[in-house]
Amino acid sequence: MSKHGQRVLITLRKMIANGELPPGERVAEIPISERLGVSRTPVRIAFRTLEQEGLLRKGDRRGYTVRAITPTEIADAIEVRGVLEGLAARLACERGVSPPARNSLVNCLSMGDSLFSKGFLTDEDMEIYHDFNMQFHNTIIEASRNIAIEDALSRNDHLPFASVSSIAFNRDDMSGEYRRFNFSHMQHHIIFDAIDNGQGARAEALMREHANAALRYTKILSPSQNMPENFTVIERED
Amino acid sequence: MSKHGQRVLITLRKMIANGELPPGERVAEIPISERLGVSRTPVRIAFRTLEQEGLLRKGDRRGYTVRAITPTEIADAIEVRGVLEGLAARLACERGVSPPARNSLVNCLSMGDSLFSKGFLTDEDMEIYHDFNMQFHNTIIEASRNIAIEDALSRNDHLPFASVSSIAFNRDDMSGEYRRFNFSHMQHHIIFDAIDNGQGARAEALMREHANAALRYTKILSPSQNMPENFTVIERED
DNA sequence: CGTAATAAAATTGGATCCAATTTGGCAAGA
DNA sequence: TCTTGCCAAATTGGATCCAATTTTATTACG
Repeated sequence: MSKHGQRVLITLRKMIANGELPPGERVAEIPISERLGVSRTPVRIAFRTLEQEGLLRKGDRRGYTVRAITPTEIADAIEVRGVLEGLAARLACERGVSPPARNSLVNCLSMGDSLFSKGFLTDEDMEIYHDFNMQFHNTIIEASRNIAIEDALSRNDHLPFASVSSIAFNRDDMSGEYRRFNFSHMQHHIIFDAIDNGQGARAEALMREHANAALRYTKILSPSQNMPENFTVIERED
Repeated sequence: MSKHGQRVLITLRKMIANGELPPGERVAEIPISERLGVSRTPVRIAFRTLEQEGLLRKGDRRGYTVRAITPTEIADAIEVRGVLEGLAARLACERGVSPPARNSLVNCLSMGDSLFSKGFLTDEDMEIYHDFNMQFHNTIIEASRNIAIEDALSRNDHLPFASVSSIAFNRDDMSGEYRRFNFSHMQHHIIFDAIDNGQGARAEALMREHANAALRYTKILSPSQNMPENFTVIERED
């Protein structure tokens, strides 16, 4: 896709995610195209893509509406992510992890270890942790050598807070967040341990449980809006 | 989407599925639009959708190529379907199946019973079985009340032979096919039994195993081409 | 005063036009 | 003969135009 059309798509994703286009809102091609300063064509393309991604829903007769993303839906998507990544972990284990992939995982773990050894986390630490968290998960998904898992996940990942590419944390409770992310990191350790010791079923179960780490936040974060002031969100784009 | 554009999309899906557009083939907008007798616009839209569905792959610089769908990829997709439907079965069990949904499942089972009680299967029986098979699976997916499962599956379902909406059988070995589908039907029975008795983990494991019933055919059926003459394929469109 | 019908405005999908980028071929020089 | 550079053709994305369909508003009649 061209740089132009890509920008429209990303902009619309963000406008939906941050509530600028409220859930249930009818979106028409002409107002959006004027608002973004482009013609209707790239907007039309983007609407189809966003429909495929589940962020827009097309009406019975005409027009699209912004899909209302409830905490329940995010929880659903996280549950799906759990079983998919669980499958990835088991397959990676059963099929064997290549040395480079194993190195990548070990690197993620040791980087995390040094991060948490300080006993506290700064904002920059959160960014670093987030990057290694993504790398850990993506490495396992690639190591599964099952492209369908990646495909299925890429769909889910467009729902805000449902993917590993976005995390949120509470600035006002950094010691609590330290414990939360440290726990998550320890889960990475035992998942790796299971994979590295050929315990596929254990790896699968642990990875499923690990997905629930994100679940707690669906209760706190009303989706797409009302983000509490003291929360910080880190996002990465593909 | 309009009736016109929908037709282009379905036509292209079929052309890919039956090998009319061979794997690896570069597809350009102009030749396709001329071939289908439409302008480039609906073709462009369809290309994006097909890319989302994983049937086309866009080149580095320009153009799309037909994605080579190997037996491995189909097997991968079936494995993903297994865990997703397994999750659906467990959730349906844990959250409880509504009386209408339960009736639908019971109906599928009894219709299958009467079908197999004859001791053999005709071609028309296959069609009937196929419809009730789809109904059984879809009912469980709906009963899970997890929309993300449906979303993730709808993605997979576009790969030929990866979804429950397409089955293939060998006309030259109808007694063997009778046993195969009867076994599949018996699996439905025990999956229902597990769900109906609150055995979520059992239901999940059984549903996963059940997905493998389709797996055998990925070894026989070279994808998208070389369909043996004695095989019949039944497809249903959404 | 309410309802129905008709007309007008809006919205969407398809076709065509235009610009930008890439690819491929041909020629010229080393 | 091989390589390099330039020009032409092809392809794609965006913009605009047109037709079809739907929604809405206004008017007329019961």
